[in-house]
Amino acid sequence: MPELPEVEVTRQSFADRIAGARIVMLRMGKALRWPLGCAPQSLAGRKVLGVRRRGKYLLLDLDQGLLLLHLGMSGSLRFEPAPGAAGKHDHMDLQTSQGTLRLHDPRRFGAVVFAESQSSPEARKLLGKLGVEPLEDDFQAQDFWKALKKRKTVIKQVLLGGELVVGVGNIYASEALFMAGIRPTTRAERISLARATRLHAAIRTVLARAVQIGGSTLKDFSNAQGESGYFQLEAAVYGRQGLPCRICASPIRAIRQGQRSTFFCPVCQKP
DNA sequence: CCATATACCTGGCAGC
DNA sequence: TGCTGCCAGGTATATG
Repeated sequence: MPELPEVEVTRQSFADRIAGARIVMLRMGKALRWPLGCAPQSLAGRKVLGVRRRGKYLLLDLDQGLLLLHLGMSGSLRFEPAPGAAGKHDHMDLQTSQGTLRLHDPRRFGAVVFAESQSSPEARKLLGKLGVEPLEDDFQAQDFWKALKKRKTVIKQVLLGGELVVGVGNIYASEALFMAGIRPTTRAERISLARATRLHAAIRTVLARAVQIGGSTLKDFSNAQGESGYFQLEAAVYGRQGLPCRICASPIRAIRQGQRSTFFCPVCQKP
């Protein structure tokens, strides 16, 4: 479900409320993508220090170790003082002294993994190859361009790969490329410094705006308080196949890249 | 090493 | 109504 904005909005919606809480118990339901990596009851009594985000992962820092959470394609979190009975797709309840963090994930591509530290093998396996954070200062246009020059793959795939820059998923990849005027099928190595600079800015703008209005591009997204910002941000191209481009009115095209849908304007976006 | 395909899993929807 | 096939926000892993 979630790309960087949705994960970040989720984080912001419960980080302050869970910080300082003591874990009462952890209940795991049906298997998620990976096993937890420790006995759930072993976490009882530990303290939640805070919640950080790395790419699309949420990191719950504990006084000893940390929990890595990923929402996969269909996951969402809720944090409530007194949640009702767990439903069919509620696969984790982290009950704490300040409320229960519940993972709802129908497709179960999500994950909850315990790691002793951020540099432990379990953590490095998941976080080790992640690229730079797009909204941080160390995401620089010049570096981005240099890295693009080393990639022969088409630019859309490079963005989705997350080894160069994290957080851009299937929707925001199409949106950012539209904003930058770059055809998704363009090979990364052929993108000029000027265009890479535009793409760099587009990625930041698209993601930052989505965070600002509450991660609302997605149809069924809601934050950990259950608030949704339904479609406040309208997609320029994603899901708009055949509809007129908002800039030039040409029909938006849909293609498949790496088994995923890509949308673009054939006129506004140059190869 | 690089680029691409596959696998994981469930639900919603279009079409018949 | 019920069935079938396709599609969906991600990404580690296998394969060429």
